[in-house]
Amino acid sequence: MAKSVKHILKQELEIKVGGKLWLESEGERFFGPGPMELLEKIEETGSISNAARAMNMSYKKAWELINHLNTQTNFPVVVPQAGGEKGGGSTLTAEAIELIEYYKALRKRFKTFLENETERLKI
Amino acid sequence: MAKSVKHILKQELEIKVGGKLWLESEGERFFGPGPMELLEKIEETGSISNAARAMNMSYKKAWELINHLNTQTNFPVVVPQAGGEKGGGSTLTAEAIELIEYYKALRKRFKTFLENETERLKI
DNA sequence: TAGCGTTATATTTTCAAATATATAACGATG
DNA sequence: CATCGTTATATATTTGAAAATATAACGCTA
Repeated sequence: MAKSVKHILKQELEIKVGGKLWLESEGERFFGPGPMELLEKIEETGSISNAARAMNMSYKKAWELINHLNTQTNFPVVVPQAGGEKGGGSTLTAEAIELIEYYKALRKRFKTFLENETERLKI
Repeated sequence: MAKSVKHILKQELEIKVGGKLWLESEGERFFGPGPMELLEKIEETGSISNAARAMNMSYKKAWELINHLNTQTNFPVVVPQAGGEKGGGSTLTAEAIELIEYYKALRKRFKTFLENETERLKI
């Protein structure tokens, strides 16, 4: 029989099992909620700087996340253009879109896991 | 068919799905890897201060973790004694032991989840 | 070719989280 | 009843991550 903690935790508190997921390589995280949101915002706004602004992240950090991410993939997932119409911008490759889709699916499975575990707290 | 990212990520890099789990109440985390290790160390060493030292954590932080944890449970999971033999110490209640057992089981299920997801990366 | 907002990069500054330090009360023990 | 190493708490200090700032190069456009 599985261990239960129902009688230990205060039932009136709405206690949940929470968590966080990421992709890591040699122990270093390179993709998670932050980069995920960043990719989406780049797609929406057309540039790394706009995306960073939109999510209250410094440009430097955003650039580093993207740069790191690009080193983990066979081809860059974000293609930068310095200069040009409107000063330039960045676009997502098809691979970035696939990565987003993958992460959404992964997140959904994780959500189910967390919900199951939260349910189990009440048993 | 599920989204695959095998062709996107560099295969030579040993990429894994990593993660972290915790218990939260009203959005605030009160139990995770840190408190878990702390409880185990308190059991081993007999006091909060020894436990903190053993895991290179400041006493203040250790005390706060334990204090916060005690507010989420029907009964304190750690019982402190200031003064007495050897200056005092802290002992775990049966509930703390059960919480440790629960977390170990949860962690095991999560490990399986992560391993499955890591396997899926190669498909 | 001047202007624009971007990418790319280095340097400085800020700030929150953590540690470090200090102090009082505790209670068994010799 | 002095000693000991705790718990409990407040305050000061450190420090490391993040943001802020600065600057150059880029390339389209007017």
